[in-house]
Amino acid sequence: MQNIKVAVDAVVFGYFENKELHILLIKRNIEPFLDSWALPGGLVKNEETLEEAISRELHEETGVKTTFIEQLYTFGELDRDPRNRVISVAYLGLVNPKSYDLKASTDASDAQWFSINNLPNLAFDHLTIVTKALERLRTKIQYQPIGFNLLKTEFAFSDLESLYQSILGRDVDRRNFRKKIMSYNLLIETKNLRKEGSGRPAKLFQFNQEKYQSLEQQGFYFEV
Amino acid sequence: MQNIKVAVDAVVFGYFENKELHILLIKRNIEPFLDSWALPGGLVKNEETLEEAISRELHEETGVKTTFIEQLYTFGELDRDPRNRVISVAYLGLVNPKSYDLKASTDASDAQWFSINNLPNLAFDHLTIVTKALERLRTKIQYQPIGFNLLKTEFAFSDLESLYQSILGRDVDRRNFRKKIMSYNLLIETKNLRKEGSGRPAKLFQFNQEKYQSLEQQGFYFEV
DNA sequence: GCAAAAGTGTTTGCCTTACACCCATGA
DNA sequence: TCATGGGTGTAAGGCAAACACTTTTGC
Repeated sequence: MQNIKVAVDAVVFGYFENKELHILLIKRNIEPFLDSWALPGGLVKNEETLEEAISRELHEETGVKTTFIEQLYTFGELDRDPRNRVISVAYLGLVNPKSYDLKASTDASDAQWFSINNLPNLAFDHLTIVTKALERLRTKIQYQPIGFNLLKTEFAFSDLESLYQSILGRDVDRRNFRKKIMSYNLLIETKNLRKEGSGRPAKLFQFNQEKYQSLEQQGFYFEV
Repeated sequence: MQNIKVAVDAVVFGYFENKELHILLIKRNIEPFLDSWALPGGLVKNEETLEEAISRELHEETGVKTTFIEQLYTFGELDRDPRNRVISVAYLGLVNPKSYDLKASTDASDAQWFSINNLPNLAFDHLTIVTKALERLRTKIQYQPIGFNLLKTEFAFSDLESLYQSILGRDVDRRNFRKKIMSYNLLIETKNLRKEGSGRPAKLFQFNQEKYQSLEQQGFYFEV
């Protein structure tokens, strides 16, 4: 008789402007790995799909709802959880972290953003999952315009540029990058300027999601 | 109490030279979908990993062992199986079909190759899975040299060329394609010629897997 | 007027694409 | 010698990469 539990876990990335890429972790308040940091997630209920499960768990444990979420990989090794055989369907999510105040709930004693360059020890095989998620994100932002989910609705071009630099971990030529992105005509120029900080104020843009979706269906490929 | 079963299913592609791309299906000999064609697969045992499960099921049901297998996607909708909630971790496999005689075993009354252009009705949501596998294969052969798994160890250049044409569904310029592939220095020229059929005999090549793996680790990217 | 960040064009070279003829073999 | 598939080079254009100065604002 099969005795395997099915869980979902989410690697949710958040980007703080001009800072590093972060991921969302919760502090466990039950054994095993009591007080360790772990990915938000939990067992799937009998009457919900995997997508419903991950959205529910994420919201319950952290208060966050992602603007982008996709299935990443399913981890099914034998010894993932000391209690039971548990396979975990992992998801990759993106969100602008300033849109939410983190709230920890009953399932977790705390929820917090951690820089990917400074992660605590993680429970279970969650470091493996995070590594795979990062790899996927690095690959994917180069051929799908998903990075906008990490920014506010209105953003300056330099935000996009430093976002790409953070994720790819290398410099991007400002002029070439702008030329490339602009050539797709997927940004809507707003009338707003950002005047914070010093220097010349930056024009603010919005990503035209509808236009992208219609172009995509016609076989258009985004590429950085 | 969670009551969800975990299954694995494989979409195994095979290529018959100068013909179309095929997938491996089994004929079900139990309800539901008795006598329908379906993907090889079945429930995961408590003490085996997902990879072990898919290899075992595939071998039991068809006699085939793939030279390439990777996880594709996990399907977790509520109504996939009329008996129970079953989530299925799908795998994508590649094999040279001439390496095996298909044998049907106790779990299946028949196993057979079907052209992807002429599939029978499939059980469960297996058509969805096949569609996703095809999409992945089309994308992936363009940036990873996995197509060689569909050919014999020694193959003519024209085999590779028509393989790519079959999978991508479009013409490929013979000269440019050869130039590109050759530029990677990943083929070993054998001393053998293929004399079957008419016309000038073709030189036979082998793919240099070891060299590819070492290049890959150094950050090399294959691309067609 | 100076510090700080935003905004902007041009040139160069490489890589992709398009394209057609000769070669080796068997019948 | 003809039919069949195998094997090969070159030219043109488009695209990516490299590169530095001007503009706008706050102080």
